[in-house]
Amino acid sequence: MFSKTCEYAIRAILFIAQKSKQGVKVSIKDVAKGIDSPEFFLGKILQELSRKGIVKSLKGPTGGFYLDDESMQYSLADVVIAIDGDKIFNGCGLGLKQCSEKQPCPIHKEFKKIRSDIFKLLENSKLGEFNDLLDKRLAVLKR
Amino acid sequence: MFSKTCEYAIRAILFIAQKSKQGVKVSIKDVAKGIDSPEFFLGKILQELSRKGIVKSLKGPTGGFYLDDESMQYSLADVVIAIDGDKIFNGCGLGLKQCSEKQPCPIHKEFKKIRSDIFKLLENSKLGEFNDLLDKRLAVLKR
DNA sequence: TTAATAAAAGATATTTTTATCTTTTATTTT
DNA sequence: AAAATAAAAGATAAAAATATCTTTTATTAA
Ligand code: FES
Ligand code: FES
Repeated sequence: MFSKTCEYAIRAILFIAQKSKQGVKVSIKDVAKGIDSPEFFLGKILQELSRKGIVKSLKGPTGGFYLDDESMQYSLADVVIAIDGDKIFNGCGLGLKQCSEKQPCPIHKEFKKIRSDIFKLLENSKLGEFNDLLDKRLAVLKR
Repeated sequence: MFSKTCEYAIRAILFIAQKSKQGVKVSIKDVAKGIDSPEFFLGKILQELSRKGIVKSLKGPTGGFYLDDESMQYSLADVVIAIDGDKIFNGCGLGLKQCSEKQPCPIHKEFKKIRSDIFKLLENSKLGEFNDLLDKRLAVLKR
């Protein structure tokens, strides 16, 4: 579904969101441990998300990654688009160069519905809204 | 969503299904042209589908690939599983080692629904059922 | 103002996916 | 039987994704 990069990105940002709510910034190393991802690779991913303004960062001691109230309002769809692009939301399920109503692939109609469901799910999931779930350990970011 | 390999596989098998219904076997080259895929790469894919019994093949002049009535009953889900495995149907959307009800990832509930919708769509699509659509050019396999 | 910390940036390496080319085997037609 | 055809099999190559390591820059604390 998503690239590995994107999976790490989502888990990382939810981890950072949770910590930010508690008012603490986290280092790459902390996040990597928190979501069980390769540290240096994650560094690159967070760098990219930072460039795109989805996550905030500060260098130096007491520095790290965090989300401000504004960033908290981004959705998972924003993260996915930042990393994997919008292919999953607009692309043809059978790999035709572009999805088209006029010349649809055989599964166009059904696939369109699914794409749209995925988009809705992600678009309606704001980064901040999983904090409680995670705090209560009703959901996890690693295992 | 699917790997490129899998996209080619699905388009190829629907192409072969259509031709088979008309009673003709098709060569790799014909299929490659029919779905606009790299010929040699497609060869490998059909080889694999043939090994797994989803498509039939015969060597030599008048040979080629075809689907018999039995193969026509396979579903798109069978093709996807043969090529990409069942990760898309069972795997965790955020890349946790395995999906779990007990220790779900934050989007588990919604993602499970989507996975299931995808499975239903593919499982309910038998290879033979697109022939008419393709004959009438209400759907295409290349563009 | 120096040392320590942590992200940013850049370079390199590994693995997987995608693609291509060559040789062999099976089958058919002449 | 020989020539032609087409898939199977095997080898190799190119590109993309994933992962790691090193150097630089910004910031803080001592
Ligand atoms: S054309 Fe394939 S999904 Fe729209
Ligand atoms: S645990 Fe992630 S989808 Fe089930």
